[in-house]
Amino acid sequence: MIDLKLLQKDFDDVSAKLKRKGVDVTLIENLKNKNDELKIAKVNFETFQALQNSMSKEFGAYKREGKDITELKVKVDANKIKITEALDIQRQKQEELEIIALSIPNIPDDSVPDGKDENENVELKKVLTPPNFDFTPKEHWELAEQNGWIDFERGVKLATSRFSVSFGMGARLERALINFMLDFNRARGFNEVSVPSLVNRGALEGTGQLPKFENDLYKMQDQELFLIPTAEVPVTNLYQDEILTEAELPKKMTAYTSCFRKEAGAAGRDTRGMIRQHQFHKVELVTIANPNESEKFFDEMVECASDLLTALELPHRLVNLCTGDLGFGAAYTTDLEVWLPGQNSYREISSISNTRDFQARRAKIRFKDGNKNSFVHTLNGSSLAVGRTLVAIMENNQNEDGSIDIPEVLKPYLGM
RNA sequence: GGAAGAAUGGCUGAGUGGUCGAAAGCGACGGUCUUGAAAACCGUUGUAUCUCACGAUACCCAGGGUUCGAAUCCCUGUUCUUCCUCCA
Repeated sequence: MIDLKLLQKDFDDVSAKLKRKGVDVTLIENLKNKNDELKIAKVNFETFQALQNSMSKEFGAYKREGKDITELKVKVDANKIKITEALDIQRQKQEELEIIALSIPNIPDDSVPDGKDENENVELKKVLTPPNFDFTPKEHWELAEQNGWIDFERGVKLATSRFSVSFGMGARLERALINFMLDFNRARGFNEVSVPSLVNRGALEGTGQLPKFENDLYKMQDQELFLIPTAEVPVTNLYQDEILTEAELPKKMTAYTSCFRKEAGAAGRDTRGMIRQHQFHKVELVTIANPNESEKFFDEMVECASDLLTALELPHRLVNLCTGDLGFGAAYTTDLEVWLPGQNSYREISSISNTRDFQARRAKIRFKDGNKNSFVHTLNGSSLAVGRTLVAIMENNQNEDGSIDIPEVLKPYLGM
């Protein structure tokens, strides 16, 4: 949630920045007006309530002294009606405010380039050189089927399209990757956590998936629970509604989970293969930081993910997301894109974001900042998406006969 | 799934209708004392919003209700504990 006080104080600046992200200015004006109206409604209610409280005290005194209370009772009853009315108005304003406030995205950082979609993201640097093949490299689904690693049809049989099944070395590689990543992250100070795959509405509101993106989520039928679209949701919300001590920061965490997404808006995109699945494995990094250190930890997380790709010998590049591609909660994001020879292009394999206090404000994650309480900064990023990493290994390490070389760092995890 | 009980501040735990944002203890922080520390003693110590400030309002699991007045009474829900049942 954006800072309403900041909006109040620097309306022009805030609305100009949000406009860059495509937010309708009238919506922001609306928010500001609602906030003003809410304040007035609150003061109004509190005035009546204060009167009620003092009259109630008087009432008690009258009774004790045996005075006649009929006249006072008339006044009290009249005031009560006003309280009810004032409270109704206040609640209504509050509700209206929240609907708008929760649907407004984070303010993009000044460093975020303007742009309407992913094509206008800015490349920051390339790491490792894409391999040269003296044959035409195959796409991963061909390789996966040829090696018997992944069965796309049986996934569909069990569930629906965009589900797949891994067999043998395919399944073992997934597991090896997960373990490798978690160990790698742990060596860099990220504490491993294992979290629920189902979360409630409050958690999803905290990190910003709700109320706006309910269509992308799988929801339980008989309970208000949702399958997590990313481990970011349970891990960040671990500290929801808490006031941490300064010494507890940073909280650096890593978690492996399955992720579930409806991919509602992606019909027709990446229909073949395992680039875009309804269920996929991911190892996630989350840092909860003191605001004055969040930039530093952001860089650290980007480096961690990039080094992981380097360790796996996978060519990749870093891109700075433009306003049009920037996620709802992010102030700025760096994507890591891995080279896929089969597609002859770089594809997203990790996305690292600093949400600053946007999620902290929603999830009420604070820390003792001297003698006051301040919101923390939350950062999240994929260590790597496991499925896409497997795809990248297949395509980059393929031989002409379709066999695939296993990256050295994974061999110990495969008993090789 | 069945039965009973519980939910209060960082923690433990008092509080059955008014002066309770809430006793007490512990912890934490500051101070006195000390060469330093411990002990002892004194003080401070929940959150949010409005206000320049004084102060005001709200919050004792959540939501309703009764009442002039609710931490306290009533209803609903949630969670937890114990016992039984079941079970990876």
